[in-house]
Amino acid sequence: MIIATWNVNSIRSRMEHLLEWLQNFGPDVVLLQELKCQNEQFPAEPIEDLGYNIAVHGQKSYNGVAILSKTPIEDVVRELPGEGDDGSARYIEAVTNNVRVASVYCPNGQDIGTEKFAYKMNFFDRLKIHMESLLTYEEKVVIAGDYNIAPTDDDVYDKVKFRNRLLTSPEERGKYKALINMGYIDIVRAMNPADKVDNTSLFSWWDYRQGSWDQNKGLRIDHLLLSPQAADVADKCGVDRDLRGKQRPSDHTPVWCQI
DNA sequence: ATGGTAGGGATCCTA
Repeated sequence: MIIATWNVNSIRSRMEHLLEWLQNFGPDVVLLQELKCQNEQFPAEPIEDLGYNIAVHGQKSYNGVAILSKTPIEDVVRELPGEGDDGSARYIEAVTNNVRVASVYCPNGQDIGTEKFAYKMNFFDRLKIHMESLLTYEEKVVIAGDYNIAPTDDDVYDKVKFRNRLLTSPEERGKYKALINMGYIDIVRAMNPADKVDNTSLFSWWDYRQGSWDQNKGLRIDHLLLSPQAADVADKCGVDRDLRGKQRPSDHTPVWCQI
């Protein structure tokens, strides 16, 4: 089965691209972020017509995450347990086809040192606690989404420019590394060692501004983190750059793996 | 240091 993650930057603005991609690529599970709509505004019908079940955690204007799956979606969880709901729809988890999957939209953080940056750090602490608990079940788990962190200098187009900036600071990278050190596998990087691939081919996000896409000035900030049990049976992965080159694209492109 | 582009939805906020 193929599990893909994609930050669509507004589901309603991206329907044409999404439907075309579902039809042509046909991933079994799709983890979406930045829906920017409420549950009742989610355009479910055309997606269901392509054979997908849907679980949505929407929010007006901001955030919003969803799970699409060709197999039934069970045991849906719509927030990170423990801390209570702060109103941000950034997490949805469920079991489908014997795999526990989650779509996560980690906070951007605005600027280092701001209140929003502190919120981002706290979100990662909460995420870590939850992901740690999931490991104890020894299941196939795939937690994927927009982590808003470029894990290393290999994941940015200019490591000098991005020294200690938002998305690349040591504090942010430490939070990401903590997830990896617990035992989760960044499957795209694991299958594409930095010294053996063209790292720019793994970028998942390009700023809308200053012609970033045309100059391939991108970052790798969308990740699929797999439990050992999932990574053991993973055999393929990829980045669908094509969608970033379309008319009126999302600023992110889909990333996927096959298990 | 600033501002550049996009989306939502309200005349600004978030990214």
